[in-house]
Amino acid sequence: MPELPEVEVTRQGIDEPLRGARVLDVRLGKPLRWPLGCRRDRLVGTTVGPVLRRGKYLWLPLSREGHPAGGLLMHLGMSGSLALLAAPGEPGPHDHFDLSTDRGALRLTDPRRFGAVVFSPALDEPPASRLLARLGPEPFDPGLTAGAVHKALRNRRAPIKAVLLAGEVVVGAGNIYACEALHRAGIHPGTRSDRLSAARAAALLDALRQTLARALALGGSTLRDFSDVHGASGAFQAEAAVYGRAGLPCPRCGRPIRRAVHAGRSTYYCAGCQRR
DNA sequence: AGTTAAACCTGGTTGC
DNA sequence: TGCAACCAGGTTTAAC
Repeated sequence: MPELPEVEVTRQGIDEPLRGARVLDVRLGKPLRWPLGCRRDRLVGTTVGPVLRRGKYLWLPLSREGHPAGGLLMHLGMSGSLALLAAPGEPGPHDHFDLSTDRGALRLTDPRRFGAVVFSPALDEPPASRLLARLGPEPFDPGLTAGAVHKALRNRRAPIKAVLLAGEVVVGAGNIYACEALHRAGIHPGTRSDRLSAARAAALLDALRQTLARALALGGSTLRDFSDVHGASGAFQAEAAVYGRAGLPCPRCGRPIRRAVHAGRSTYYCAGCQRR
C-alpha cells in the first residue's frame, strides 16, 4: 500500500504530536520483516525528535538528555499503517509494534508483516544506512532536474515501469503511482528507459511530481488497509485513471485499459494514449 | 545488466 | 457452501 504519498501523510500526522514526546514503553507483537535490533531499555527514557521521511521509510530520531541516541527506521511494507492513540489499549491481532509515550502511543498495524521497525544508532550508520543506500533522489528535491533524470535513464535498458519501481533513478513511486504517472505522461510502461527522449523524461518527472502531489493532497490511496494516523482513508484511488481498471475505458481516450506485467507486478495502461 | 521467481505474511476475491 | 487458486500498496535475495 504505502507509497511515498501515504508515508508522507503518515509522517505529517505524527511529526508534531510526537516531537518532544518521552518514550515510556515499547511492545512488540509478531515478528516483522526485520528484528528491532535493540533492547527495550535503549528506547525507554528517550525523547522523540523531528520525524523525517526518506523514500518510503520514516526515521524517528531519539535523544537522551539532549544527546543523540539513535532512532527508529520504520517501513509500512504492503499493508502497514501507523496510528496515534491516547493510550495503547489491548492490541489487536495485527498490531505488532507500540511505542508508548507521554503524549500517546504510536502503533503499527500490519496484517502482512512486510513492514519493519529497526533501531539504528544513526541515519547514516548501519543498519539504516544500508537500507537506504540504494535509494535514488527524492522526487520533490528541487535539485533533481529533468536533465539528471534523462541522464540516469540513458543507462537503463529495462522498461520504464520497472525502472520507476526500482526507485534508483527517483524514489517514491510504487505500483499505483508508477502506473498513474506514466499514463499522465503519455508514456507506454514497456518503453525501454534508454529510448526516452529528454523531452519525454522531463514530461515523466513532471507527471510523477503532479501525481504524487495530487495523491498527497487527497491523503494518499486506500485500497484496503491504509489509513492516516487518525484512521482516515485516502481518496486518490477514486481518481486513478488506469490503476486497477483493466477493461474499463481510459478517462482520456475511452479505449479499454490493459493489464500487463513488468518486474513481476501488474501494470495498467492505455494503449491509445501511452506510446513507446 | 536483465528479468524472473521466490521469499517474507494475511486475507479478500474469484471460480469451479 | 466449500475449497483451491490467485491476487494485493514492497523489498530483498538468489538464480538463470
